[in-house]
Amino acid sequence: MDPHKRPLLQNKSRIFENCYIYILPVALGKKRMSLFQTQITNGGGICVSKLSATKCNVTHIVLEDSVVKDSERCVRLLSSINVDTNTAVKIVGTQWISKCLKECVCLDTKEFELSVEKITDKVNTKSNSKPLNEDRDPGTVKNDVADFATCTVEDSPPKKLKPAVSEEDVCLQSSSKPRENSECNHLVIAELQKLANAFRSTGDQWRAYGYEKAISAIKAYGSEITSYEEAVSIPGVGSKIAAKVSEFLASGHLRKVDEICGSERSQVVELFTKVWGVGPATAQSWFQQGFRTLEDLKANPNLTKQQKIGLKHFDDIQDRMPRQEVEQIAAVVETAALSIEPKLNVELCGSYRRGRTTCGDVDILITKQDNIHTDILPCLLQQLKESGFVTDDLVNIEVSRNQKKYLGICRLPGENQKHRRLDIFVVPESEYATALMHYTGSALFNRSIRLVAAHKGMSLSEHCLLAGVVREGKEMLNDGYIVPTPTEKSIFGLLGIEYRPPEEREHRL
DNA sequence: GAACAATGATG
DNA sequence: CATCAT
DNA sequence: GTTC
Ligand SMILES: Cc1cn([C@H]2C[C@H](O)[C@@H](COP(=O)(O)OP(=O)(O)OP(=O)(O)O)O2)c(=O)[nH]c1=O
Ligand SMILES: [Mg+2]
Repeated sequence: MDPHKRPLLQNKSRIFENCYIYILPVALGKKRMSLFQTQITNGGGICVSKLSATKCNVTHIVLEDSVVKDSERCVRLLSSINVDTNTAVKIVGTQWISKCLKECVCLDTKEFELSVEKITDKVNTKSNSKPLNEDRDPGTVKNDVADFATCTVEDSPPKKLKPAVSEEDVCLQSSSKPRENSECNHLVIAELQKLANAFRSTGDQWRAYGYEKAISAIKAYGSEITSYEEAVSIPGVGSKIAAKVSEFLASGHLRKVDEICGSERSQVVELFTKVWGVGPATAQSWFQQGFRTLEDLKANPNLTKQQKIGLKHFDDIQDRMPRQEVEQIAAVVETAALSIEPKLNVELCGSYRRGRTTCGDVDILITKQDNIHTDILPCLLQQLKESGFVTDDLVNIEVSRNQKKYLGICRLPGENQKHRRLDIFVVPESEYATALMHYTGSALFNRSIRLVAAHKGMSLSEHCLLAGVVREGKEMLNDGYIVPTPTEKSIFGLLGIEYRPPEEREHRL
């Protein structure tokens, strides 16, 4: 072959040389997608099918033109897909490809580009506070597909019960982002959640973890998923779950759900694990021993104290409570705490602090000055029990042992009040920020931020942030050293992560 | 094929 | 130690 | 389950 014979064609076919191009499969039909892909490949470029969390050598991200115009939507989509807007990635519309092909040049005109400035601009100027979607059907005792208000906080920002130790977490009015979470996404999520629950209750924790991450990613995803391609493009959603999304899109149904969740074994085991104190091991053991219903369990002689309590309050505990009730419960605890020691700082954490419209329990963080040595928890609990507020203990509360964690059950005074789960944590001032982070969650958020820490030779717990940690697999080979963390912001900073207010910690990092 | 967070309480 | 919890 |  004489290369000189075809110089034109050569040139023409190399217009995308050195281009690593990712096409966002949103608002793009399958055929148009693959058309672009072959065009790019023929042009010497490389199509990336999935953005990797770490090494993105991607040079261009192509969006459908209508998407590029809606820069607000761009922000949502790109951020949910972990695009680092600080890198030199060119974000362009599909027109760019067309024009490049037409002119046989790899042009890089700004007219196609969505500049980073534009993005951050939009983010900052945007201040929508939309009403929260509260969509909970009271009466669903079964599959606990928890409510999910797409974290828009408008009514009650995390209210400090008492100002003291810190300040950065007081004024978190910052409007968070997307609403308009889609109808269909929710339906798929409900199905996937069934599978996640089933896997967890049989002890398949890693499979369940995979599902949870994917579910969380889809919830955080900005728009309606319409294809397999779009689904796999979401980090955390792999081929298997994307196929399930696709199947659901086509049929409104997942065969896997029938297959897995349909069996008596699965249903019973799942029911049992909903009892507080019952996990996969006991649930399955009980099933094998022939137990089938909660009634059966009451006749089971091997129930632990915790499980008896869990059984007694089974229905109430399944339920989630409105924010206002959380506030009422917290007020009771705060009053009692301050009567013991007025210098205590009492603060609501958990899903309440993240702005959720309903909460599964009440998480209260009490910070005490380092010079206070009174056993706070025993005193506090004695009071709360004498007043009849706390009705059951899920952990033994003992004097002398300087206990920090209380798990129990309480009920507000008055008629028709349900029993609610109550968690109280008492920590010294020096651990305030890490404890606040921990108990604010979410659990997935904690796990992902701790993963970041680990990869930086650090370790984050509710007690402290350690640096200089050397690991060999799981084992920590040394003790590292404690890095002072006066505020939540300082923790983010030390980990090299941009600060996120509680409302934006619903999903993983 | 390995890793997937880190810790406390119970028995 | 396994189990269950946050 | 997904990611590296
Ligand atoms: C369950 C769990 C919680 N946590 C932290 C983060 C949670 O936000 C915090 C409180 O735990 P939870 O009260 O179990 O969770 P939550 O408050 O976020 O949600 P819910 O409305 O159902 O109560 O503890 C972990 O770090 N790891 C875990 O496995
Ligand atoms: Mg909670």
